[in-house]
Amino acid sequence: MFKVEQLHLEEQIQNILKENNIPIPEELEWAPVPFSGEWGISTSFFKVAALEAKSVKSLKVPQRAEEIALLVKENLPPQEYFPRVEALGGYLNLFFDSRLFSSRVVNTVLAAEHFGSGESKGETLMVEFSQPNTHKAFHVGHLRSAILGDVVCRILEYAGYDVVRANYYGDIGLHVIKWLWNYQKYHDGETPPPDATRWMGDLYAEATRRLEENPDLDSEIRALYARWDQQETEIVDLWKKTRQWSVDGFKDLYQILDIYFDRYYANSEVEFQGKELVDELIQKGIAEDLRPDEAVIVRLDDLLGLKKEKYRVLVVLRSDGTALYATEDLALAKLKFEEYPLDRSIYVVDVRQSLHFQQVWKTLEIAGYDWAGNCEHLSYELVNLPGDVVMASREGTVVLLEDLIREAKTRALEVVEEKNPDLTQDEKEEVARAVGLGAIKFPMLDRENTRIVTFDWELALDFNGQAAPYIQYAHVRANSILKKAPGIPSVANDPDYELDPTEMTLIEHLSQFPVVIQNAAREYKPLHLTHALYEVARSFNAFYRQAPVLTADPEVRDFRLGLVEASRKVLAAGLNILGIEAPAVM
RNA sequence: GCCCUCGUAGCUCAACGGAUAGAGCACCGGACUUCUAAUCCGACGGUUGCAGGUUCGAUUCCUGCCGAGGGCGCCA
Repeated sequence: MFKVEQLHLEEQIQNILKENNIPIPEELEWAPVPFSGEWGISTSFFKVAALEAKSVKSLKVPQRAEEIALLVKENLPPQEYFPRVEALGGYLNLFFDSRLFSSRVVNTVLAAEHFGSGESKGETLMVEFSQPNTHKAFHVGHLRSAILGDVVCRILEYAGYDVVRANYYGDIGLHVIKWLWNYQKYHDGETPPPDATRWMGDLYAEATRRLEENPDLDSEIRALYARWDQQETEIVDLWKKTRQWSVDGFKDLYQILDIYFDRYYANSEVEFQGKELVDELIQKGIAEDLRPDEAVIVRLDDLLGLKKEKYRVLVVLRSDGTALYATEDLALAKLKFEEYPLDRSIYVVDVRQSLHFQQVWKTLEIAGYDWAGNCEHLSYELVNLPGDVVMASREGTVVLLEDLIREAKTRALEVVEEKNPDLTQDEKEEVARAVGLGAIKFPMLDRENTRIVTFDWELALDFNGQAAPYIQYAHVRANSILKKAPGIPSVANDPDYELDPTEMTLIEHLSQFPVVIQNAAREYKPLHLTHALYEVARSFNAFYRQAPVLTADPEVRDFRLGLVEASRKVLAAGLNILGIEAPAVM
C-alpha cells in the first residue's frame, strides 16, 4: 500500500550510506514498528554494521548500527508521509502521518472490489483434498482434509492462482466388497434412507461385525472379490449403484459445508492405467517383477545409489497382480498433469502418508516424468478424541459429521434464542446454521497443519473467545451501525481530529490483510488468516466500545463510518475465504 | 536400527532470525439508560524440555540428549 514511498525511501537511504562509505545491503528489510500508539515502518542496520565489522575487528556491531541509524536519520530529507523519524537501538523508525495513512488505508479498502486479492500469477495449481471411502461413514476425522483443502484453495484463488479442486474417493477395495457381501446377503433390494451416508456406514459396521463373529465367511468375501475382478455384470452393476449412493451422500455433505470440486477422481478409474504404468516401469528396468512369489517392487535407494536408506522400497503391484494404492497413485499423478496444465500438484493428505508420496513421486521422476518434481504433499495431522483416541470406524470411536452439524446448530440456536429473540424463526435457523458451521470449521483452521486437533464437544461448541462466532459478531456489529447510518461513504476524507488509539490499531490490522493473504498462500497455512482476522475483529470490538460512531460530530462520524464499512468488508472477505458465512444479524 | 513431526503461561495454541515472547480458556476485579455485553477494560500467569554451537541478536538455524506421537517390501 505504501510501496512507492518505501522504494523512494530505500533509494535515499542507500545514497546516504554511499556518501558515507558505508557498505550497502542488497535490500533493506522493512517491518512494521511494534505498535505503541503510533504506527510506522522500520528497518535496521545490524547487517550493515556486521558487514563493516568484517574488516574492522574492533567494531561493536550494536553500537555501530545505532550510529548508522542516527546518521541516516540526520541526513534524511523531510518526508511527506513520515513526519517523524527516529533512530533507536540500531533501528530506523519512520512514523506515518496518521491522517494520511489512515485515509489511505480506508480508501483503498473502500475502493477495492476484493481488497487484498493478488494479481493473477498466471499459474495453475491442482489441490487434491478429501479422500473419503465409499460404503463407509463420513466422520469428523475426515473433516480436516476437506476443510483445510477447501480453504487452501480459497486462499490460493484470492492470492491470484488458478486452482483446480480435485476429490479422490476410494470406491474399491476389501471394505467395499465386504459391504456388497453384507448387502446381497441381508439387505438385498433395500435403498438408502435420506441419511444415506450414515446408513452406508452402519451397514459397513454390520458387515465387519458379522465377519469377525464368523471368520469362516472370509472365503465368501474372496470369492466375491474375484467376481468383481472378473467384471461380472451383476456384481459390477450392484457396485456402481451402491457406490453412487455414497458419492451422492458425500456431495450432500460437501454442499452443507459449502465445499465443491472441479474434478472427482475414483481410484477404480486409475486402476487399469496404474497397471499399465507398472508394466512400463518393469520394461524400463525401474521396477523388479518378482512374481509370482513376491510382488513388483521399486528399490528406490539402490536406483538412486544412496548408501543410507531414505526412500526404501516401494511395492507397486501385489504378487497376485492386483493393484495397490501405490499403483493407482502413480497413474493418478500422471493423469492430473495430462488433464490440466499444472504448475504444481498439491496433495492434502495426512502426515502418515508422507513417505508413500515421496516414494511415488521419486519413482515417477526416475521414470523420466519431470513434472513429478512439481508434486507437493500438504500434510496435516489427524483429529483425535480426548485421551489421544484415534477416530476409526472400525473401533467405533467416531463422531459422525451429521451428528456434529446437528448438535452445533442446536446449540447455536439456543444462543440465538437467548441473544436475539426478536428474529423470525427462519432468521434464527439461518443464523444458527452459519454460526454452527463456523464453529466447526474454525478449530480445523486455527491451528498449525502439523499439529493434532483434539476434538472436544465443549471446545468445538464454545462460541466465545478466539473462535468463528467472535469474528462473525464483529461483522454483525459493523453491519448494525451501517444500517442505522444516514449513508455509507464510498470515500473517506483525511480525518480532521485526533484518532483514537483503537481506531489506529484497527486501521493497522486492516492494512496488513493483503500481506497476510500472500503469506497464507505461500505456506498453505489458513492459520495466518484466522489469526489476522481475529485481530481485525478484536480491534474492531475495542474500537466499537471506545469510539462512538453515529453520535459523533459529523466529520468524525463520516470518517468512522468509512472505517466501519472498511472493517465490515475485510471481515466479510476474510470469513468468506475461510469458508465461513458472515450473517448480517446474530 | 533409520526417518518425519512436535515440546512455549495451569489448559488449548501463536510469534518473516529482530525491539518488553503474545492471544483465548480457566481463576480474580471492574464496565450494559449509551451504534447488539456472543462484547470491552484490568489483574494474575514464562529459566520457550535440557546442554552446547552459529550469529551483533536464537522460541526460530545446526549438533547431541531427554520426552510425546507417527512412518518404515505386497493396508489405505
